[in-house]
Amino acid sequence: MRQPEITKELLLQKAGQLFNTKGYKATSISEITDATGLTKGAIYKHFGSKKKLEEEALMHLADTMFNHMRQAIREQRTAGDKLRALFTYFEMYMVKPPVKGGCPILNVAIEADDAHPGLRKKALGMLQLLKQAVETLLENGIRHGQLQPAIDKTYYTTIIIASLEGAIMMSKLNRNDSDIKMITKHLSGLVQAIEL
Amino acid sequence: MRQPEITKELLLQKAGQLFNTKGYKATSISEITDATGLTKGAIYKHFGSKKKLEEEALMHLADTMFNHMRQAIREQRTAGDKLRALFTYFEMYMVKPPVKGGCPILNVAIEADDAHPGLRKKALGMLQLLKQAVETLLENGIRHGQLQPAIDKTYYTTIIIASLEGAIMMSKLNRNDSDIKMITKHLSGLVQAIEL
DNA sequence: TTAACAAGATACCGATTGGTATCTAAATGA
DNA sequence: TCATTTAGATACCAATCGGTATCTTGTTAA
Repeated sequence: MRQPEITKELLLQKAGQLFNTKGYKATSISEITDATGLTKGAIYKHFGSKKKLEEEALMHLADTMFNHMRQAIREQRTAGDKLRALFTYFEMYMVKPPVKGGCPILNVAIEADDAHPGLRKKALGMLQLLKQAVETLLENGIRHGQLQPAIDKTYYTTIIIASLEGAIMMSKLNRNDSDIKMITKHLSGLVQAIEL
Repeated sequence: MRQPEITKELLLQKAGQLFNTKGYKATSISEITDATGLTKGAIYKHFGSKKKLEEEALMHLADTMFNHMRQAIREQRTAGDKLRALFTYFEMYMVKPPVKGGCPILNVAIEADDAHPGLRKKALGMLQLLKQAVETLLENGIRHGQLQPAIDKTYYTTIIIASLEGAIMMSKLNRNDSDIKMITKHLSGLVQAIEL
C-alpha cells in the first residue's frame, strides 16, 4: 500500500502492452500479475473487473499514442510538413514503437469489431479522433493558404489513414519497414501535389 | 461415422467462421462443437489439436477467399477491368461477405504477428499470394499493352493492398461502407491514370 | 499514540479450458 | 455373415480462467 497512483499507472502500462501485443481477451489476469509483480488484489482494487481494465488500458494506449503524435506534428510549421511528420510517425512504429504491438486502433478494431461492444465503442472514438486530427491539419493548411482549397478533405483523410493502417499490418507481418516506407512515400507525393 | 469428408468440411467451415469473427485463440472448442452439433471426439479425430484445426481452418478461409476473388477477376478481360473487379470484390465484403468477419489475412495478421508463429507463417504466405496476384495483374496488363510499362509494380501493389486492408478495418469498425467506397474510388482513379 | 482506513497479498471459488481415454456403432472387406 | 476398422460420442482429467472474501500492513488523521 505504498503508492496507489504509481501502482495504477504500472498496471495500465503493462496491461496495455500485453493487450496490444497478445490481444485483450487472450491476455489473462495472471499474465498481468506476472508482468507487474503485483497480485489480483491490486488489480481488482483499482479496476473492479478485467473488462474495466481492458477499457482503461486501451484509453491509456490511446493517450500515449496521440501525445507522441501531437508532439511530432507540433514541431512542424506548415500543413505539408505536419502531414509528413505524421507519416514519419507511423513509419517509426516499425523502428522504435512508442507502444509495442503496432497501432492500438488497428489492433483493437480487429479484435473488437464483431464481438466486444465496449472495446469497439472506444475504438470507434479513437478512429474518429485520428480522422479529426488529419482533417483539421488539412483545414488549417487551406486556411493558411498552404494547401489547395478545392480538395475533398474527407477523401484525403480516409486515404491517408487507410493506407497507413494497412501498411502497418503488412510491415508488422513482414517484420520489415519496406511496405510502410512505400506508403509514406506515396502519401508524401499526394500531399506535395496539393501543396501551394 | 457416416461421412467423414463432409464432417471435416463442416468443421473447417464453421470453425473458420468463428475464428474469423471472434478470433482464433478466443474461440473455444466447445463453441465449435455447439456450432456444428458435433463433439470433441470428431474434432480431435480429424485434427488432433486445436492448433492444427486453427491452421487448417485458416487455409480453408484463404481458399474460399482466393477462389471468389479469382472468379471475379477472371470475368473481366482488360487489366484495368480486372483490377477494378478486385476493388469491387473488397467493397463487397461490407455488403455480402463470402466469409464473415472481414478479410482473413488482416484478421490473422493482427492476431498472430507477435504471438503465434504457426499462424503468422501462414498469414505471411497468404499476403504474399495476394501481392503476387496483384503484381501479375499489373504485369499482364503491361505485356498486353493495356498499362503504362514504366510503372513500379511493387509500389502499386503495396498501395492497392495496404489501402484496401486499411479501409476494410475502418468500414468494419464504422459498420458502413463509405470508407471502403472512397478507397476503391481512389484506387480506380490511380488505375485509370496508368491505363493506355 | 492509536484508531480508522485503504492498498494490496493470499487463499479460495465454480466454471471453463484444451486434451485424452474409453466406449459405441456404422461402414468395410473377406 | 462376421471380424475389423474407424468416425464420432461420452466421460473424464489437471490446469487455468475471472472473480470474491478475507487477511495483513502501510498510511493517514485525530
